[in-house]
Amino acid sequence: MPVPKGSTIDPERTRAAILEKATEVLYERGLDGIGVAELCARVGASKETLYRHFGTKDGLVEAMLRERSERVANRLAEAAAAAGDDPGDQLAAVFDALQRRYDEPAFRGCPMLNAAAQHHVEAVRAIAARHLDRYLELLTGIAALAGVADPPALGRQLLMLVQGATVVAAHHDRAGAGATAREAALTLLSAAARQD
Amino acid sequence: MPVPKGSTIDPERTRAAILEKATEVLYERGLDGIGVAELCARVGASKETLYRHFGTKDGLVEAMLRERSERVANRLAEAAAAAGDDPGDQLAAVFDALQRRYDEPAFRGCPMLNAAAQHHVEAVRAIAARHLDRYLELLTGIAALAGVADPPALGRQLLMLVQGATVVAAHHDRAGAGATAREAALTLLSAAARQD
DNA sequence: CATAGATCGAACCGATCGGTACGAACCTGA
DNA sequence: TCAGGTTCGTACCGATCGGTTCGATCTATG
Repeated sequence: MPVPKGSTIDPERTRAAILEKATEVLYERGLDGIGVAELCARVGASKETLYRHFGTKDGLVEAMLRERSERVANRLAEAAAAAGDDPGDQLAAVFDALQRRYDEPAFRGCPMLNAAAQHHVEAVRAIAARHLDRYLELLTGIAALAGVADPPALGRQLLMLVQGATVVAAHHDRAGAGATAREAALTLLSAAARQD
Repeated sequence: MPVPKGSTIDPERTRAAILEKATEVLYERGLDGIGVAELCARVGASKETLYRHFGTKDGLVEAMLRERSERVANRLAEAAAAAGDDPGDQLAAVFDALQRRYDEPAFRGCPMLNAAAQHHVEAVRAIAARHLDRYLELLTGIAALAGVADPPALGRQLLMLVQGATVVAAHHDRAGAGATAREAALTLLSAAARQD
């Protein structure tokens, strides 16, 4: 067995641990707000270890954004699925799940979009675009489930509500942002359903 | 006359010129994406001049964000006012004005929110919050003009659509983002008006 | 023409940046 | 016990960072 699983020295485990801790720290401080030296100290790894696993600081950033995008999108999709078959209930569940994220004290907006807003590296911007794709797919699916005339159009409107709620929660007032967006989303859903 | 107006050497004019050029460059490259030395070269001013007018790089950043927030918000308010007395027309004009911004090749999202997303300085975050306040005030005013039951509630929903449209235009697909958001906004407006 | 202020260009500062190198300590599988 | 890989801690590298200083140059005013 080339890779000792569960042992003290396990590259995969080390990599995952770095990724997890770096996710917190980079989100809290901003991608350019902390240097590699301090980052290593906070993560509990040496520079050599970090650079062997991720190559460059950008490599670490991209790896953590990819993993985070997947986790966040999956959590949202699961919340929708757990709400049952009614599209209105699914939509409400999505915005309630979002509000739970807004309520976390460390919430500072979407990590992927924050990164794309500052980091002009193409790979980072692609991760953010892909992240919005995942959201759009989920919301368009709910629109289709509701049987509206133009599911992609409603999905895109709902995507804007999701992103707008996140922006407002991050930079203006987080209290009730999810509820406000949820009401708007349900209004758009019933208006689209009424036109069939 | 202590200040030579219109002359070659005019501190106020120098300051304004630095601010205008720095606005472009900092938006294009990102606040941390360019150093003061290169920034001065692009701006066409010496370091000493820049530091005398703005004290620090952060000082320059804050000054240009304040000025830009005011200009953008005023442009939007003027677009709404020029659309006449009908709240629906005003709302449509707002989103059409937004789409015009999205169509600019250099468009990269809201400068104030981008700055707040990366720069953890409290002053920058305050400028972004104030910027959202201006938007909210405009949109709540339109909602009140429409005579809906709860103008602040509708205003907040519309604010989310504005911000969501900007995010989607910047990071996903700018074509038609304004139109999509405009349709959603008009739907929310008529739904709120119908409940009176 | 002389003075005062504005600007320039370049040198310079200490600090920090991302990234590399290396010896020592440490597992783990053979 | 030995060999190979992983990790650590630290020293180190050149480059760049934000910011300061200073002499030279220019302009407007008196």
